[in-house]
Amino acid sequence: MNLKQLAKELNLSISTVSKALRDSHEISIGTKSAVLAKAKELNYQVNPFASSLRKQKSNTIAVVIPEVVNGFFGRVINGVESIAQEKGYHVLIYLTHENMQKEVAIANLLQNGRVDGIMMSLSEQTTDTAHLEALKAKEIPLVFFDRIPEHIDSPKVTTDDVNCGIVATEHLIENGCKRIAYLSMSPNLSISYTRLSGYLEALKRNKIKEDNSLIVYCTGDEEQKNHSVRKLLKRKNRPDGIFASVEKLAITTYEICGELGLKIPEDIKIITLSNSYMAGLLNPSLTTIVQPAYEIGREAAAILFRMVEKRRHHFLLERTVLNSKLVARNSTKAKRSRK
Amino acid sequence: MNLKQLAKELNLSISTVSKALRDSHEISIGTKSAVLAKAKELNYQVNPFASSLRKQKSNTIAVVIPEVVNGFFGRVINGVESIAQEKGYHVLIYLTHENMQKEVAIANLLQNGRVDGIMMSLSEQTTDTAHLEALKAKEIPLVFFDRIPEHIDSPKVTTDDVNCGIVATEHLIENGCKRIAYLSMSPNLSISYTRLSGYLEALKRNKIKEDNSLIVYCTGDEEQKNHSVRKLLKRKNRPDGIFASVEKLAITTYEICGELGLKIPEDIKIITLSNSYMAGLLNPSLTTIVQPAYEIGREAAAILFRMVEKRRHHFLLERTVLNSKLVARNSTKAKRSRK
DNA sequence: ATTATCAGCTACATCGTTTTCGTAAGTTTT
DNA sequence: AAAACTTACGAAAACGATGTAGCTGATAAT
Repeated sequence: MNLKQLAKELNLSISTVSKALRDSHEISIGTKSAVLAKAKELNYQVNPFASSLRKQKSNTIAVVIPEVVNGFFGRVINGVESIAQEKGYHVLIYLTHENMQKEVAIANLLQNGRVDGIMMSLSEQTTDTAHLEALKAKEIPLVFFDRIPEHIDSPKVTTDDVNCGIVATEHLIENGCKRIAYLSMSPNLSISYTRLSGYLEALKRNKIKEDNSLIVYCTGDEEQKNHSVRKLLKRKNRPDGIFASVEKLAITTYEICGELGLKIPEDIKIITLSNSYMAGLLNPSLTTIVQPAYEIGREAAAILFRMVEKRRHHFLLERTVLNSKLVARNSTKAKRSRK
Repeated sequence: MNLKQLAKELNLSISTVSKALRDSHEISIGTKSAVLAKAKELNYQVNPFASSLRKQKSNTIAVVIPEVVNGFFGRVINGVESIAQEKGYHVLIYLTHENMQKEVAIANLLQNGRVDGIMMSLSEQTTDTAHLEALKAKEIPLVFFDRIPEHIDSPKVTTDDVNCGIVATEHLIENGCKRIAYLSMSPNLSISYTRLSGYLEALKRNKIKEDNSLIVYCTGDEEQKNHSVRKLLKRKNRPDGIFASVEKLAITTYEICGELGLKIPEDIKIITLSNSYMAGLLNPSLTTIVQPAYEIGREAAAILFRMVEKRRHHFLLERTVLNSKLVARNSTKAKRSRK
């Protein structure tokens, strides 16, 4: 069922039917309602490719993320999808699996106009950003969130990551930690170094000397992560507090502590960024800093749609920072100060 | 950059360039390599809408699921995406949020040829399936997974749900449970009633009388779930074992047990279907039946692509059942039998 | 030498919409 | 009553790629 057939049924021209369907002022009320009725009767739906081809508009956005089995990104997708559905947009998902090659391949794929805009959170491996510059050069609206490239002029939506680092570290300090380790993913990831700077700031404020051996980057596969954390926890001068910048590293730490017979929080306290609804049920319950994931998704999508619809790019410097929330639980509980 | 411009640059006709790019035998090797070189130089990419319009093929599939903040569906998406990426397909995501109205709206959206095929897992509320029949009537390849409509002739990929029910229930029985409750979502969901039938079968095999008051459907919002579970656990004749058909209900049970001061596994044992990598770290660690989520995604996608590419629908009766795996942990540990 | 065959290329119709530009009536202005 | 507008519609040209059918010159077959 297409316009041609619809037009024939109605004894009208294709253009008249097309205009009637999009409520043009050129068409009389009577004709419009006749067309609408017939279109409904015959279940006419516009062909999205013909329409997109003609209008040079896809009504689709892409969400490019490292992975999806993850409370944070899942919630972000929820946020994005909620706005997309409101606005009648479609959402394409691309996963980089933390692999820069894939990210580049995806970025190249998206240069051909398939989408009106892109939301992206960088892979762990991403160092070079030529593929992102290329997208910008093609004038494709682009919004980064969470893991952002600092030096690209595009809107960015993040959590208050520096503050996360400060709050997490001070929470550990308040609960008696003296030797606090910082665990994170690749150091070139924005979330890694911003949270690190918060961590360092908190140490400075509390007159604790920073110790580079307590800053551990766990890149690579699962086994390497385990190895790095195990090595840290087996040191004779082992830390008494761990600030894990991502949930997975906190879980690894829990597992290694179990393996080594270390008691949380007695021997070592742990705090992490996490969006899991199970954090409170862990053994012991896990103190977390919760990111406003859904809101990040909504906000980033909202900005993207503004760019798409206004066809203006003076959002370049827009930088949205949403606040996280500390949820204190047993994994950081001080020994004595039981109130 | 389009074919026309490319052709002009090369002093060739549009059709020649088009054919050269798709490696047609009609074009000489020399011309082909010249075209390829120029196309690369000018970074030519085919316009997906023009191509889709002409070929009546979108190279896109849709994944329609209830939610995405969920280990199971996240992993499914991983599986789907892995095959889609291999085959050069794009993946559109649609969330129903367990809402039938949304599911219907999405199904209607997808009738216009935007996608070459659809993978779907039903919403909790879905009772009527006219919207699904409509998709079938339009001859759009359709594969259901996990939460399937029993009476629609489309390929279906699921876990061995009946067996899950049997294994879960017998595991509880083996660990000493006498009064086992079954917690699930809406009764019209396939995963609810198949797992139920496994539960009932296990009871029968073990000569335990079934008790309808121990079968609890937790539909609706979070508060209602809490209420239903709380009511169950406050009964004087409270169950000593819980088989939760989905992870969320096990979490709710943990929370309510905490609230009521019930000890797991001493007072009550719990087993659930779950794909969380945190199950082992809960307090107590949670016995789970793990679904092969990634494989379900891959398998369902593989079937879908076969349908799309062969343009044949004699897969109608295809029914793939993948096996789950029991991971016994402390939440179901018997009192004495410590081996 | 004449026809058949073939490689290699081009012209053109097509996919289904959108939109610009006409145009024929009817309506208002002077 | 002629000129100037409106109103309501239609013809046709895009949008960009694909594929059929046709054309040309050259080689092979008779």
